[in-house]
Amino acid sequence: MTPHRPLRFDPIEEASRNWHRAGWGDAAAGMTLVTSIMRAHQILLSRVDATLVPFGLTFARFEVLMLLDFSRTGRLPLSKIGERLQVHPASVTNAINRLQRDGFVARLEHPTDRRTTLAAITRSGRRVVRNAAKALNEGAFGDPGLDRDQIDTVVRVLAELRRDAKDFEPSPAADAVAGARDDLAVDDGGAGDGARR
Amino acid sequence: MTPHRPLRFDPIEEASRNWHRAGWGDAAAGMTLVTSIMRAHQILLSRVDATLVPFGLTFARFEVLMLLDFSRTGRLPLSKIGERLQVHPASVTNAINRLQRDGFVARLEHPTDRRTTLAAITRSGRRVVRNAAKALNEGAFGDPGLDRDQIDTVVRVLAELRRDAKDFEPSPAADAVAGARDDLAVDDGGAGDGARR
DNA sequence: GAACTTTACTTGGATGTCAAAGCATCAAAC
DNA sequence: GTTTGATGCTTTGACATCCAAGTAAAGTTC
Repeated sequence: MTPHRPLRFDPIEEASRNWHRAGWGDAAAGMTLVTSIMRAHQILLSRVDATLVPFGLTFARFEVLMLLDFSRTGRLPLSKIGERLQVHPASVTNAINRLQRDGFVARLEHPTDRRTTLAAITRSGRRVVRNAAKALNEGAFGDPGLDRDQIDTVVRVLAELRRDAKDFEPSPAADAVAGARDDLAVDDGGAGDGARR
Repeated sequence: MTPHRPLRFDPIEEASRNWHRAGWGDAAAGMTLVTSIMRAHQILLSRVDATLVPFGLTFARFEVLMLLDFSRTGRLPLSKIGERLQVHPASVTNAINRLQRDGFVARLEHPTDRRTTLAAITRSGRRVVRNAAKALNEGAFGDPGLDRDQIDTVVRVLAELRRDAKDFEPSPAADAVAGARDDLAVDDGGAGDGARR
């Protein structure tokens, strides 16, 4: 993130005062929430990306590799990656292109569905993502600048925001089925470099 | 945002379980915080940008216009805009270029410092940003999908995150001086269209 | 006053986001 | 079996982010 000297006042608090002065008090809380999330995102993304530079990764690509590393077979259809990471298909294509360029992922054809492209993590992809994860765990993830209670509080409230946005079904029963079914989409291994058989 | 059907489970909770299984429990809370903020950012930005489409604005440009609209003289140096919005100088240049292209902002020379470019909001800039603000107040800001207590809680914790990132000085005394001094950088008006004199 | 340092901004490039459109393929309906 | 609808992915383009480098101008130091 751009090195910067602290401002003498909280710019978001100042914006909130301006919102009230403009007569928009009812929406001031929502405006403050939105701009706070925007700034928090920027701070955290900057820290994460800085940590990943030595591994030749960005957070977007790191997430894709983590998902593949955690999957049962080390490979997933691109559509499944987009669904799980909740990004646009074009973003998945972009990330996979770059990971393929760097040798961390290989594209495979689906054995029975010719619409589908499979992304398969390679040996060097596994190596780099595990090393990157360790670096993140020691840095941005291990010490995000808030204590455990604060983290749990924000995570709980944001889970409600995500539920409200229809990210996932609220049923705890649905949770119990989690992860046990999703990468069944990749159930018969094709020959591919780095694919675990 | 890309229309999407809810997943049957919370992908971030699933990621947290994976993190624990990998033996990285100590960092799981931080990882969950980071990915929750990332997703919340995406949800909120998508709502805000969708609201702004009819005004020909994005959130980045909207923020610049709001800052100018709230400033005392309707004009600010680009460096001040970057400082207050906490974005990179190149991002400010980009936003001002687009706002100038659309006639919402004019670039003015600084009367005494030739390094400095002033951005001055135009009449149509004021009109569009106020209409856009109303639309946001009725939509994304007025009903962000959380109740007031939840919003206040998240905002308070994220303020601490921003303070920890040196966004602003923690002193309440500094706050008292807020806003009364910053756009003093633009203290002698130059003739410019839309400039309030 | 000259030399050096800092500041302001722009440009070019890399990155990642999503919308829109298109093509190929598979699924469903008849 | 044919037609229609849905799905998967890619490509293109618009947008915004920041890094790095460069130029011009102001400030500081000697």
